[in-house]
Order: sequence, then structure tokens, then C-alpha cells
Amino acid sequence: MRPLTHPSIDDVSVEAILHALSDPVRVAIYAELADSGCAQTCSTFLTIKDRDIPKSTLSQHFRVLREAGLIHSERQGVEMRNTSRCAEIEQRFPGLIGAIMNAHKVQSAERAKAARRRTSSR
Amino acid sequence: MRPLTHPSIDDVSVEAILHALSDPVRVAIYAELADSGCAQTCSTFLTIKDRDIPKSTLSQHFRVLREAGLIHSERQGVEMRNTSRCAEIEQRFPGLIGAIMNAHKVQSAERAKAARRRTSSR
DNA sequence: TGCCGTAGTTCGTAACTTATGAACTTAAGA
DNA sequence: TCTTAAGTTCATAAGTTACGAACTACGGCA
Repeated sequence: MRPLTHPSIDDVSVEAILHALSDPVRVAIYAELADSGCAQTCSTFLTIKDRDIPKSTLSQHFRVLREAGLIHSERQGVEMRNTSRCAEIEQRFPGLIGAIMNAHKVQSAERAKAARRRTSSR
Repeated sequence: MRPLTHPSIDDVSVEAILHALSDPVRVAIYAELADSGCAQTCSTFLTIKDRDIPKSTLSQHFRVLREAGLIHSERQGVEMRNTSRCAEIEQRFPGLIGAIMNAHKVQSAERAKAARRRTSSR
């Protein structure tokens, strides 16, 4: 098992961040990590937004987030402790993560609203 | 040749925007369109950042930007007039595009600096 | 110690995406 | 009408992603 690698904050690229966060499962993971503020294991996310994610797929998603520089992962015993690197990223790209997270919130709020409209009209 | 389709601003998704802008060629095109503020044809971008982009590839990039809701394209005679939809997007996702464009500026500034360092140390 | 269970990783493959050349469409001008 | 310029489409090769099966690594407990 190869050791976990994290890019130095100076090597983090906007392209990699945008690519990582352009996947609905990955933003959901990242948002949860960033919001909670504390370390979470991978298996916390085996079910996310009412969807089951296979373990191997989840492992790849974490790798993408880690290699994009968005999260920090550390093995602790049999588990992994994942935390968001938002402070570092904020320093390098001010406002970026906040704007993306905010846009996601806007979008989920609208989707929830649309879903309610569909339900109530039946 | 199928007609050009543009999503309504309400159907524009954050995922699609991030995906579209996670490609270096596409952000470069988008940045140029947004900065210049006026319509530009596709072929303006056949060479971008000292790189030649094949016409067919460029056409696909424009389609991705258009379908993500980032740009508006209109055929005018033999050409196409492309403009950024930044005002609409700003209204729906405030600060998003600005933060991304700014992060890109930060990154290119750093890369230029690193390149200068490499040149001067020889 | 050795065995078991849990947490994650790796690998192989099938499904999907992307890049690009070649051939096409469309419009303008001679 | 012929030609040329601007884009598009299509086929295909190359690259990426998803996921099951088999694996590793660690901790607990007989």
C-alpha cells in the first residue's frame, strides 16, 4: 500500500480543484468535511445524499480530493482521518472555495424547492 | 447542422460550470471573452497561449462552454459571435465566476514568476 | 501468537469521455 | 457558379472513470 501523498499548497492548481469539485459526490463529501470542521473517516460517506457509493469508488474519490489538495488524510489505525485544507486554500485562492460552496447551497435550495413544487402539485 | 442551444439560466448547474472551467483551454477562452466584454469569433482562439488548437477540438470546447451556460453564441454569416453570460451567472451564483477568474489570475501570476526564476538562474 | 473483522486500497475491465483528422455544411464574395 | 473561410459532424484512437473481486493493514481477543 503506497503512502498517502499531499501536494504542497503551492502546487495546488485551480484546474484540479474545479475538476475535483465538479463531481456531485465529491462536493458533497468536501462540503461535509469543511462544514463539520472535524476529521471524518471515509466510511462515513458510504451513503451520501441517499445514494450508496461502493467502497472502491469512494476510495478513488478521496484520492482525487487529496491529490487536488482539497483535503488532508491521515491513517490512524484501521481508519483514515480526513480534514479539509480550506484555510490553506483560502490563503492561496481567496474566496474560491467559499464561492463554490455558496453556489452549491443556492443550487440545492432551488432543487429542494422544485421538488416540493412537484410533490404538492399531485 | 443542428441549431445552437443554450440552457435557460435556471437550468445552469454548478457542476457543469466547474467542469467546463476545469480545462485550461476553456478557461483561457472564457476569460478572454469575459474580459474583452465584446463578441469574439471561434477562430480568434485557434492559437491560445502559444498553443495551436485544432478547429474540431475548438468547436467541441465552445459547445461545452455553451451547454454549461457560460457563453452565448450566435451565428452571423459564416462566423459565430460568442459572448460571456457572466451577468446572468453572477445573478444566480454571486461571486462564483469572479472567484474562479481571480484564482486563475493568481495562478498565472505565480507561474510567470516561477518561469522568470528558472530563466534567470541559468 | 494466530485468527477474525473492519477500513481502505489495488487491479482488471467495461463503460464513458475527450481529442483530432477527414469530410461535410453554410454563407459570402469574385 | 466557383472558391474560400468558418464551423460542424463523424469515426476512431486515446484517456478517464466506475466498480467488483481480491488484496493489505491494523486492532482486538482467544
